[in-house]
Amino acid sequence: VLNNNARISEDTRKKVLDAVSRMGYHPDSHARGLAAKYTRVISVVLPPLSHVFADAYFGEVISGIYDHAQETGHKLLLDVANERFVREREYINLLHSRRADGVLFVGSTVGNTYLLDFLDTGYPCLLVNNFFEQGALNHVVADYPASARLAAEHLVALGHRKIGLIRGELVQTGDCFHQNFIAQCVRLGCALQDIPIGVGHFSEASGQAAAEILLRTRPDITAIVAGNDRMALGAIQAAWSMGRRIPEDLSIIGVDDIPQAAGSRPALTTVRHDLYTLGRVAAEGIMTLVRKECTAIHRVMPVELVVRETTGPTA
Amino acid sequence: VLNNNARISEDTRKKVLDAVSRMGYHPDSHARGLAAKYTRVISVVLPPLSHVFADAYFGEVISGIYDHAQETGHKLLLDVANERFVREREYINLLHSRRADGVLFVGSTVGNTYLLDFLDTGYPCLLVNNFFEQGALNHVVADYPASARLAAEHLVALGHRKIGLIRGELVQTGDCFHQNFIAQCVRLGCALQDIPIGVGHFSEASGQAAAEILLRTRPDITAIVAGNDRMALGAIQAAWSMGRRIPEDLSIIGVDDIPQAAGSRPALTTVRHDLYTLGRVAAEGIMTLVRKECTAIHRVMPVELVVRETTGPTA
DNA sequence: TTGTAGGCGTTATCAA
DNA sequence: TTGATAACGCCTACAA
Repeated sequence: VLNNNARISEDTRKKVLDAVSRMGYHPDSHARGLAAKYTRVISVVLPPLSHVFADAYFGEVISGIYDHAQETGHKLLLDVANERFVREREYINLLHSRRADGVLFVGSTVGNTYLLDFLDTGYPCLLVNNFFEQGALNHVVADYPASARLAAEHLVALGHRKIGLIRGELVQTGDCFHQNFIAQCVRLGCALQDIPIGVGHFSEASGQAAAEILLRTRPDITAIVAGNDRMALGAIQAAWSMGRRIPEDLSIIGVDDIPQAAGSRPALTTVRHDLYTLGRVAAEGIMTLVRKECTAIHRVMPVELVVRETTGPTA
Repeated sequence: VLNNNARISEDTRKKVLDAVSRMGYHPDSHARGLAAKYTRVISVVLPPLSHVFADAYFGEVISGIYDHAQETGHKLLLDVANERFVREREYINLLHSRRADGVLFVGSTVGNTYLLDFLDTGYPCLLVNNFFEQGALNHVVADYPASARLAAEHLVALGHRKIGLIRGELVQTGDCFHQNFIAQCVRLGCALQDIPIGVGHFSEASGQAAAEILLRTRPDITAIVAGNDRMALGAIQAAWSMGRRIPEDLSIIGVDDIPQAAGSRPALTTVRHDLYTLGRVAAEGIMTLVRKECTAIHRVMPVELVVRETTGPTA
């Protein structure tokens, strides 16, 4: 009755349903899991950053994943890829022990070689905004080459020729944006040495520090591109504290549009990677992998530029 | 051997361990769960807000919960208390079907009467910053009466006598802060009608809207207290757009200290509810409840005032 | 349309 | 110190 088998008479069905609600019966998830093929659980793995759940970037992705999972009757299990997780091969044990049907690896970190373990096994796993070795593994990513191009074209069109880039450290997405951004700037006529690079680790403080160095060593730059919204906010602080007005003296734009960046003062022009949708698509993808409806997912999500307060360089 | 039973000879232990690694054996979590008493899974339930995982408030709490759970070998299952969750009594099914050993309800919403279901059952559940019916259920909360007192004393000591409060809507924590704040202001010599109230729903936009109304109808107020950091940021926008300088013309302070508020410009004086620690303590609490080592948890976490840029009213 | 038996991979118990 | 066996509660298949 409970599994909606069609061969049950309406009469017994009623009786069973009645008894169920009367006695408060609920199927035991483990007994069910033991006998069934799937567990209807997806594991979400985040990088080992301190207070990573408080990061709006990951939060947006998780919200997207959650909403899709919920709509299709799946639960989410949380994990962080810390040292123990890697050492004990938790990422594979999760699937082997059938705690989860599939794993989503959100966010990229350079050197995640353990992911190679998934190449042999047929375990369902999907990387979310996580490039790995030229796409050897299934992934869903925002279009970083496109965002780099949009950012470069926007700034160059405004007249900027000397642009600082504050990129995030040790992540492939950062590498990808970095390389593409430089290439685009050069293509659009900037000199390579006029695109100085700073490195932060995605926090406001690191963005501020990187921007201070950038503005001190290259006071001639007229714009800064920051690899995420928080580093952009840090760059704003740095610029203010060094007496540069924004956006009149210095334009700052951010990558990964998040409400925070929109609400900042000045309102940041940003490349919008719709992280919520990215999460939804990833959740959908891992489920098709689980069901073996497809075997390869290499999907690139579109990107748009949201222009708020940016101006050209001071004459 | 695998369960570290002491009565095993060193010899067989080695042999078994060897075979295990050779054949890649992993215990099936469902079979184990079926036979064992506990599942070592804790469910975390968040309120049904849009993109709730992207909210730093909940993120901080989850980070604390996660870190403690991880240290004690527990997994976290995510849930959102949406309409279906309540209608189908998922909150109780989770435990009944033994998907989780215990549930943490994070964040408060007025009218969560379904939580009453936990009064009868002996199911382990713990409310986190979630007051319910005068503490009928186990809970761990930040000390909102204390934070209201700290905020009032700080502002009154600076000379403020007319203070706007922008509180969050429909949450008991907001009620609690609201009532205590008013009482404290009156105790410290303010007139009741000089503490006008605005209501937001925790977003920057709603804080901005509430602050605009407040500043238009009561231009005589010299300070604003906002129920969270984002509404405080909104209030800053509103004040700026209406030509008030901060903190010279108008002091703004926030509740629930989060890096974002610290990094804002001007840097907000805030009441620091250490949400990460709150999460850790909650995780610890639910586990003692699960193990039946205690039956009642009514814990109040200390609070501190972090003074950044606030000044007294303009003479 | 309904009842019954066997198996899923553990843990716990009892006998050897 | 070890090996054998009965639950655990569900699903599937087959028999009634």
